[in-house]
Amino acid sequence: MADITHWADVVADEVLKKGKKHRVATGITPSGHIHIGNMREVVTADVAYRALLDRGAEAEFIYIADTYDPLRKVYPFLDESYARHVGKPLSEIPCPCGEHKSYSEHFLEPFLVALEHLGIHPTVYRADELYKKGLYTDAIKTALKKRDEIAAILQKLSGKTPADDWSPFNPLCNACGKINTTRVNGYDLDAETVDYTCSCGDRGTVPMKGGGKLTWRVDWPARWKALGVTVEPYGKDHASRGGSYDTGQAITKEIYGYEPPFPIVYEWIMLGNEGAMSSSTGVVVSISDMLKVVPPEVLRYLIIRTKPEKHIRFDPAQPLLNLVDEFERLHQMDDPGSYESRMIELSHAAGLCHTDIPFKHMTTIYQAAGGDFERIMNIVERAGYDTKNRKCIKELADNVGNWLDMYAPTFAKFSVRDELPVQASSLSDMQRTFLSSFADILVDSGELSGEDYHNLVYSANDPASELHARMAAALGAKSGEMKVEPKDMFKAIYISVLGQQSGPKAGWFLSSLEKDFLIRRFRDAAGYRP
RNA sequence: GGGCUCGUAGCUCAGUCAGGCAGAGCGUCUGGCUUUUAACCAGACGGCCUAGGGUUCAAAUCCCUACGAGCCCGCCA
Repeated sequence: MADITHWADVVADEVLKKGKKHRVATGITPSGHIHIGNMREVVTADVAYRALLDRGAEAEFIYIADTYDPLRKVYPFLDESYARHVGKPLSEIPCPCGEHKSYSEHFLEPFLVALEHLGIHPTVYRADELYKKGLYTDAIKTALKKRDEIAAILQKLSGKTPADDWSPFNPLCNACGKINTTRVNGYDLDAETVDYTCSCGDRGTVPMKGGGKLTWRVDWPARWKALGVTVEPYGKDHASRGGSYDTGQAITKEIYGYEPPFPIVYEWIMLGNEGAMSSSTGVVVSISDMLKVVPPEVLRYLIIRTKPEKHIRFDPAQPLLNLVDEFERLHQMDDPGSYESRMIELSHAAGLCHTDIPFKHMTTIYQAAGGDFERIMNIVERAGYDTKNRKCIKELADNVGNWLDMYAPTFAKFSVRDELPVQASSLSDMQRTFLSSFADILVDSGELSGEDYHNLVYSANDPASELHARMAAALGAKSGEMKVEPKDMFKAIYISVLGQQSGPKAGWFLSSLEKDFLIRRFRDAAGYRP
């Protein structure tokens, strides 16, 4: 297809038909670690926002943290002491680590930091502050007045009949601090107060300002109007018929007289083959973990390359390498106006830090250097890469190191063994002879480059070479008649250094190791007969 | 039971809105790079577009049905 329009631009075009001024909103409840799945919502919104700006729209981007939602249960990552906080708004619960202002800030703060890294800069609102400031007061009054109409909408669209004592407003109990245990008994529109009884036995009166919260199905449409939201992505959990977008759409039109925002429904992110990512099942990769491992652009790219309504299969092990590879390749293409370059634009995050070293290559450099940064720099320099941007190389090396620690499959890992690997006992006579002759030559030679090592290994099969001659002499064979398989020689090297049959490109790999070490190791291996 | 979304090469996905020759990357294979296993370059292989029906001069694309996957319908992001 010659002309592919990125989905974000399609969305922008669609949205622009409705007007030039837009406010893109997104909201996540900080009830637990905010993971890659949640990130899809924010990145989706950000990309739509950027596309709107690029098309000349007057656009804003806001993020509402639902800090006023009650804690639903004691999550697996919480200790039992949190049982008494179940039902209280997240903003009113103590922080699990004691270092943040509240429970919600504990989870929100790292998320906001991650947003910065991802180049996402929304205006951040906290729901508890909005309620306490009175932003929702009008909406609360309307909702209380039109309680029956709202109940009828919910009944009609979702098929569920709200209980007789149902109210769109959930008061916050003065005594126990819970928000989901109270019942509304009455209200005073002039005084802006609501009367309640609580299952804890308390009864009293709370202000509409900060004394409670609209139930979710009403809170959402009320927020659209109060904040002027015109575009909002949301997970498919809200998207089914009778779901909260459906009822919200009706409530905002019929109760609040406001047009619902343009919907962008997005699918879940599946983790490897463990299923959908979700905090409650514990199938979670947190954003900060991911940022330890890959640059933010790659994370954005992961989300941007797939249309929102398709699910994304995400696997932080081997497939992550392919993703990075693909991104790096894309990055090198320079074809302005193409679909590919549009994706690069949309992947753009905060302060670009670029090196020309591929992630994949760094995984071998890193391991050859045993993770030591000075040695990494030496290898990088010898390999001919640009070493001016030391900080970026350090970032890349850190990412790679974390990836190797956290996610790398075993076949991608190797380590230079401190002791001669026992596998050396399986070496053939030919291989042993090769290793010892190879070591002898190393003793007499100066510094060898990667290519020198490479050629030296192959020279074993060249009758005119010194290596070949030495091997023939040692084996008592005639020079021209000895047949040497380079493949087996490579194996001998890998076995004696790594204890495995294969490894990274032999030439530069050997050149990244100390020559004295190689001589010693090859001689040990050649003579190893347990 | 009702609903939403998805199903395209071995894998990950574009292309479906607006019908017009079936696409990309990865993997695999072959060749090249002075002889490389996990660098690089070139090429090839690879498809009943989940299945069946319908509309059309023409369908991966639109309509209906079935199957498969995931999720929602419990006021629970």
